[in-house]
Order: sequence, then C-alpha cells, then structure tokens
Amino acid sequence: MVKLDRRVAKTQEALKKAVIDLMSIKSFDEITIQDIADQANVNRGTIYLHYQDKYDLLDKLIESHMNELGAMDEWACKLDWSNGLVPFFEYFENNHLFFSTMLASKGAPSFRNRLLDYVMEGFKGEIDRESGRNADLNEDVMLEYTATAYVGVIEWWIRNNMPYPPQMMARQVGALLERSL
Amino acid sequence: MVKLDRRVAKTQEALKKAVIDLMSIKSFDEITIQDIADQANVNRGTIYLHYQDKYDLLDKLIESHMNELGAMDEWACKLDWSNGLVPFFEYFENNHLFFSTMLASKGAPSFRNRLLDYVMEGFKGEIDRESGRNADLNEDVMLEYTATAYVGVIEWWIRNNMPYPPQMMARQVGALLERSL
DNA sequence: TGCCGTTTGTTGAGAACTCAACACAAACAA
DNA sequence: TTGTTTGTGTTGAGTTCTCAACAAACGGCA
Repeated sequence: MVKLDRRVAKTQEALKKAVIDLMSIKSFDEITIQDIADQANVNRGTIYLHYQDKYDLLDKLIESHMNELGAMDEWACKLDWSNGLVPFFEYFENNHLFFSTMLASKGAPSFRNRLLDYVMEGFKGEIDRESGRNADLNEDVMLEYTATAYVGVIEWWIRNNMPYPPQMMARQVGALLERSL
Repeated sequence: MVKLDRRVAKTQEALKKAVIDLMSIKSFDEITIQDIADQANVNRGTIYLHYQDKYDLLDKLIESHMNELGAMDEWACKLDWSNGLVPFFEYFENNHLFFSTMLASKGAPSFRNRLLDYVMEGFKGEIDRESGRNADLNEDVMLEYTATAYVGVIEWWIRNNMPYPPQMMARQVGALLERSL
C-alpha cells in the first residue's frame, strides 16, 4: 500500500463527494462532467487524470464503499451478531445520502445486486454447519434468503430516514440473521 | 483584480480555516506551523509559499475579514440603520468562532483596536452635520463614543453566545447609533 | 556548560493541477 | 439539409504543491 500524494487524495475525495451531492439533485445521467468539476471545485481536465469518464468515477466510488464495508467485515466478524452489525448500520447512517440516492437512482438494480453479492460473500462463512439444524437446507437458497432480507431491511431503513438508531437495528437484524444461518 | 489560481485559493482558505479552528483549542502562540499544516491538510513548506510566518498568516486572516466588512459597508450604507446592520450581525454570527477567539486571545487588544479603527472609519461619513443637533459636539469624541459602544456590544454579544438573533441586535443597536450620530 | 528533542525556514526535483485551446460528436432548431 | 449549441475528451505550457532532506535556532534539562 503506497501512500498516495496528498493532492490525489484530496481531489478524489472531492470528486466522490461531488457526485454524491449532485445525485441528490439530478439523476446520474443528467450530471455532466462540468457539473462534477464545478461542485468539486476542480478543473474539468483533472477528472480525466483519475477516471475514464463519469461512469468510471461512479464505479470507483461504489468500489471504495464496498472496500470500506469489506474492511469492517474482517474487524467485526469476531463479535457476535448483534454487536458486530452496529458499525455497519452506523456506516449506512453516516453515508445514507450515498446509499439512498444509489438505491433510488435509475442504476439502482445493478447497485443493489452488487450490494447483494457483497453481503452473500460475507455470509458464506457464517452458516452454521455444525449443529446439524441446517443439514437438509441448500446453501444457495439460505444465502439468497438471508442476503435479500438483510439488504431489504437496510433499504427500507434508509428510505424511511432511519427511524430507529443503529444499535437497535443491529440488535433486531442480528437476532433474525442468527436464526436464519 | 486578477482571478487567482484555484489551488492558491483553496490552500489559503484551508490555512485560514485551520488557524481559526486551532485557536479555539490552543492560544495562537502555542500553535506551531506544523499544527496548521496538519489541520489544513497541506504540506508544511506550502505555507511559506504564501506567508512569511504564522504571524503574517494571522495578519492576512484579519485583513481579509476587514476587507469583507468593508465590502459590506459599501453595500449596506444605502439602507437605514436598523436594516443596514443586519448583514453585519449575521456576519459576526457566521464567523463567531473567529471573532470570539480573536477577542479572547492574548493579542486581543491589538485586534480590538483594529476593529475600532475600522468601525470609526465607517461611522465618519454617517455623522449628522445638517440638522444642527451636533453643532457643539466634537467629531473625535462622537466617533470614539459610538465606535466603542458598538464594538463593546458586539464583543458582549459574541462572548455570550449570541443570545439574541441578528435582526433584533441590528434593530436595537441601529436605534441607539442613530441617536448618537 | 553541553546535549537533545523540537520547531523553523529553505531547497530541489518531480508530481499534480490549472487553464485555455482544440477537434469532435450528439442534440436540436431553423 | 445547415448552422448552433452543448458536452466530451485531449493536449501542452506553465504554475503550484508535495515530499524528503538540510542547516540553523530555540528551549529545556542534566
């Protein structure tokens, strides 16, 4: 992991934030490269030093969120379900603008699928294979079932402006996931 | 007025903000150049591309506030007292962190004097010389009197966390200033 | 006194960014 | 159709910023 130039970090951060902010106003397709540059207070040409085009930028933005979630996974999987989920719900809360606009936008299905894949990957290692209570259950079905439920709840929670605190959500969803896996 | 490079504007902005933020924690003398660089997320050497040292930076920071106030002066002096003062109190409110720390710091007297000078300069053109009610009053005394009162109220208002809204302050102080000038 | 850790101010090479300009494509109106 | 507008992607010269390194000054402290 080479530490990257301070300027690079700053402009990439600004560009990603700009996209998120703009997506709460316009749909992603309506956003022009110039819009992003203005919002980020960066020269238009600079964007092309980091990304192919605005789709690439959005892709990298999603990617960085997934990486962030992945990093939390490694850290949190040592805890029990209820406590381990807290940081995730806090993360969703902190970045609710991103997730809500992404899940509401025209490209939502593909983003939703990407999130589902990520979640399923994480759940794969959490299935109870020892007690035998899942002996006659198919793994793919179990994963699809729980991941869909989990993502669905997240989606609902964010869409409704996070009516309950992360701690409570973590406890509730944690209990349900524990039963399912 | 040459428009300056986007990068220059950004770093100068970041540096000024950094100083203000740090002054709410430490006294200005305790703040190191490295502190400012860290807070602004800028390389230490970069500071010297714009300022002689941290004192010069503080000086320019003050200067830019005075210019800001001066620009508002030209715009607001066409209005009556009560309405013309509103933007000023709003400005003080928006930048209360700067003014409160400046007026509380060790260098406060010099800053206070600078503010007084600025205010007196602005009041100079507002003295009523026509009605005759000020005929036997000395201009210097009047200016000193009103400016001290004005600055004193501002200081009190900010020190006490702005207990009344800008509009109300503008109305009250406006009425009093009108009587005095 | 001399040593030591910290802060300061400066330097040079190289990377990143700016800005204005350009050619091109798509959308759209006359 | 033609002309106009708007957005895209690229280029090159010039400026700004980064980073690591350096010498020098400062303030304890033994």
